Order: sequence, then C-alpha cells, then structure tokens
Amino acid sequence: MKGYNQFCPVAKTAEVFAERWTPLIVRELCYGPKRFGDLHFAIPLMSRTLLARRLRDLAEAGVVSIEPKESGRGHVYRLTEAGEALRPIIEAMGDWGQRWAQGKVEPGDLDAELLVWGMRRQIDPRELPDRDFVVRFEFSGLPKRQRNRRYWWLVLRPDDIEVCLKDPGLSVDVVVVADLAAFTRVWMGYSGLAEAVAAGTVAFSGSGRAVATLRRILKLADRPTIRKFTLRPWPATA
Amino acid sequence: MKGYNQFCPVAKTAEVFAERWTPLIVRELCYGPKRFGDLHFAIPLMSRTLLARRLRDLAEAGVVSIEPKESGRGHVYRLTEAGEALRPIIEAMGDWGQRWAQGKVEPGDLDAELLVWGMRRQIDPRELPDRDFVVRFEFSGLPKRQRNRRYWWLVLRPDDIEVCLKDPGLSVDVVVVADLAAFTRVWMGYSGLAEAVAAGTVAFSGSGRAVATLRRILKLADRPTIRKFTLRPWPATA
DNA sequence: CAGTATCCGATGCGATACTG
DNA sequence: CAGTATCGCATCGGATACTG
Repeated sequence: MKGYNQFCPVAKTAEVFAERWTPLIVRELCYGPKRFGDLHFAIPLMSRTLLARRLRDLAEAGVVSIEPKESGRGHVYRLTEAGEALRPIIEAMGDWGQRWAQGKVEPGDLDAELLVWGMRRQIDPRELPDRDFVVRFEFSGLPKRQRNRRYWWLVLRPDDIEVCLKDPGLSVDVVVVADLAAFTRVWMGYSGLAEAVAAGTVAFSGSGRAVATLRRILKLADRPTIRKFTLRPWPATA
Repeated sequence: MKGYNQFCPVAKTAEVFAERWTPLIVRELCYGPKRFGDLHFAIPLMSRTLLARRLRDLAEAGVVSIEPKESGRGHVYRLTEAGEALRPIIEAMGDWGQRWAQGKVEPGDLDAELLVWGMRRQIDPRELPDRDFVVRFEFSGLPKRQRNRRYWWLVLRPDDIEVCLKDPGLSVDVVVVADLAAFTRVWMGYSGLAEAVAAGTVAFSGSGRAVATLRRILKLADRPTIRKFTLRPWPATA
C-alpha cells in the first residue's frame, strides 16, 4: 500500500507529503529547527510513537535532517534544502484554509495554549513597542482539560516576547477578557472585533492608547478579514 | 480519528486534502470536469469503491460538485470555486516533484497509456502544425500487463489531437522507438534526449525537419531540464 | 527529557459481487 | 457504463511500558 505507482510529480510529492499529520510536522519545521519536544508540543494530539516514525520517514525521504543536539541528548530536526522547498506548498495550504475554512473552528479545535503561542509567533518583531508592554488574557469557555490555562500573560519587550502562564508580576497595560472560541475567531480574522465586542464575547480594559497598540500589534481588524498566513521563522522556544 | 483538532488553516486544508489519493483526484479535476470513468482511467490503481467514497467526501467538503450528466446516466465531477482554489497547491506540489523527485521513476510507475495521454494533454494547442502530423511510438520494456500497449499513434491535426492504439492508417511523419523507462525520463526532463539517443534507448526515424517539429512540440530538451509543471485544462476525452 | 518496543483494536482499503 | 453493498484482511496508529 506504499506509493501511487505514478511518475507524475504531484503523485511523487503526495507520497512524501500527503500523509496524515505530515503537513503539520512540515508546517512546524517551517518556523525553524525544532526538538522532538517542541514538535510534540505543537501537535499534542499526535502520539509520540507516530511522530517519531513520521520524522524518520521524512528523513528517509530527504526532507528532514536529524542531527544530534550539541549540548545534552536528543536531536535537532531541521528541513533540508528539499524540505525548505516544501514551504510554498504549506503556504498555499495556509492561504486556502484562511479563505475557505472560515468559520470551521470547531469546539475541539480550541486550545488556549496554542492560541497564545500562535500569537507570539505571528507578532512581527519590528513592530515591538519601545518599552515593555504587558497583556493579560482571561479566557472563558475553555475545554475541561484546559481549566488551568485560563490566564496568560504576553510580555512584549523591545527585543523579545515572553509568554507566561504564571503572573510575571509586572504592571499590566491591557487586560483581554474573552470567550476562547470568540477570540480565536477574531484572531484568525474569521469574525470582526467590532461584532465580538458588541456581542460581549471579547472585552478590553486599559487605556485607549494601550488598546490601540495591542490591536495594531496583533493586527485585529474590526471586520472579518482574510489574514495573510505567514510562516516567518522565529527563534526556537527556550 | 477524523481531523486534527487544530484551528490552524494548514491543518484545516490537510483535513480535506492530504489524504491518500485525494491530491491525484484534485489534480485530474484541475484538467477539467470529468466523469467517473475518466477519473478511474487516470488513477487506475485506485479501487472504484474508494474513488467513489473520496468523491463524496470532496463534495461534502465543498470542493467538488457532482451533477447529473445531461445525456445518459452518470454524473459530471467538477471543481467548485473552493476546489479551483486548490489549484495553487497542486501546482506547488508539481513543481516540487519536478525538482526533487527527479530520477525517482520506479519500474512500477511506468505506464505507456498514461504517458501518451499525458503528452497529448501537455501539448500546447497553439503549437499544432498547420497540416496533419502523425507520430508512431514503439515502446519496449513495458511491464507485462501492458504488452498490448506497445504501439501508439499520436495524430496532431491543426485543431485537434488524437491518440490511437490502433493504426489509423495515415502516413507517419516520425517513428519513435524507445525503451519506455528511458522515454518517460526524457519526457519528464529527468534525462536529456542527447544522452538517451547516444545510449540507444531512444531513436527517431523520419525527416530531420519532422523530427525537429516533434521535438519542438513535445519540448524535448537535449539536456536534463526542470520542466514547468502545468495543469492547463483540456477538453474531456471522447 | 528524548525517544523506542510492543501490543492490540479500529479503520482503511481492495476484491468481489451486485444493480439499473 | 456508472456506480453501490458487503466482506475480510492488512496496516495504521494510540496506549502503555520501557531505556539511557
């Protein structure tokens, strides 16, 4: 049941790429080299056994390199040149999803942790404020498993971004109180911020100036918007 | 085991698209609307049962429309607007395969019928000669199952292209005698025509002028080349 | 932490046979 | 021709337990 037995280039690509979970792994590696744990964090529903197998398959197909980590045990997983060349496919898939999977955010898709880290990842480092800027999120409507993931802090420093699950003890510029589903949809651009605020599912507190800054940095639009899907690499998590 | 439970657009796209056989179906539909039999012809190793299921899934996902055929029974399968929007993904996959799956033509991939029809499909109608031009192919090295598929005719008319498995009884301008594997690789651009001719795995007979015409129409290059993968629609087969 | 080995149940998928 | 219904097996993939 291996392969398609077609010499067509689409079929050849599908053989290495169009298997369950594989696009998500490649997507993660497009953000930069990662360790096994990083990948498992980003794709928590995939079993470690299967993740390891897929990584071996991808290495065998020549799109991922597995190098021993410099310090300590473990490996670093990195796209090879052939793997980097898959990036346009992932981007095209992201564009399609943005446009055509609008509103298909299911309850089971919600994940506060991935949402906050996703925001951290999408923030353009060149748009960071010139002094510390602290945002606190208070989510409601979390899936049961995530009840201890209600409160998050996003600490934007001029040269770095931190994500905290514990109070960093800094003065907060903006508090965002939101239903997780509603905020996820706003973040994705699937619904407009104006409606969400009007509906009471998303609320900000903080100075008008601070709220405006946050909206600019997160690029939250008043109306539904097709956001550009980007894969900008970012430094591996600590 | 359905879905990925991630709101990421790449994951959403992968849910409808990155399943076994699905990219090949979408690829075929990118060439234009097709009937069940056409699809099965293009993807012969896929069971009809599974093909039907996939088409239903794609319809449910909103990327394929299934309309009753005007005359007779059966249906016409066609990409919807959302399905057409998948085209850039298929194109990116084709480009990747052209560049990075070079030389991965396995014996099991060889298929004289798909090769000839693939040539017919890729010929640019604007490049057709202004009088009938007939090519006869004699392949060797075919898989056992295809022993009755050795001889093919390609009839290029000013306004149409015909593929024949039986002698159409026209005077032949060029005869191509070739090992199927070698010619497939030349056709894909994976090996150069010059080497293949030197190695004796591909040979032409016909006037120099006619051979040159054929090489121009089929875009056969002397040296290995990364051919552009194209999905130009073409009229459904008779 | 960074994976690997093993087990076993679900399902994916092809083969075959059937229908209008 | 254009599919659909059913069956049975292979494999896929998650859970669990294990290793350095």
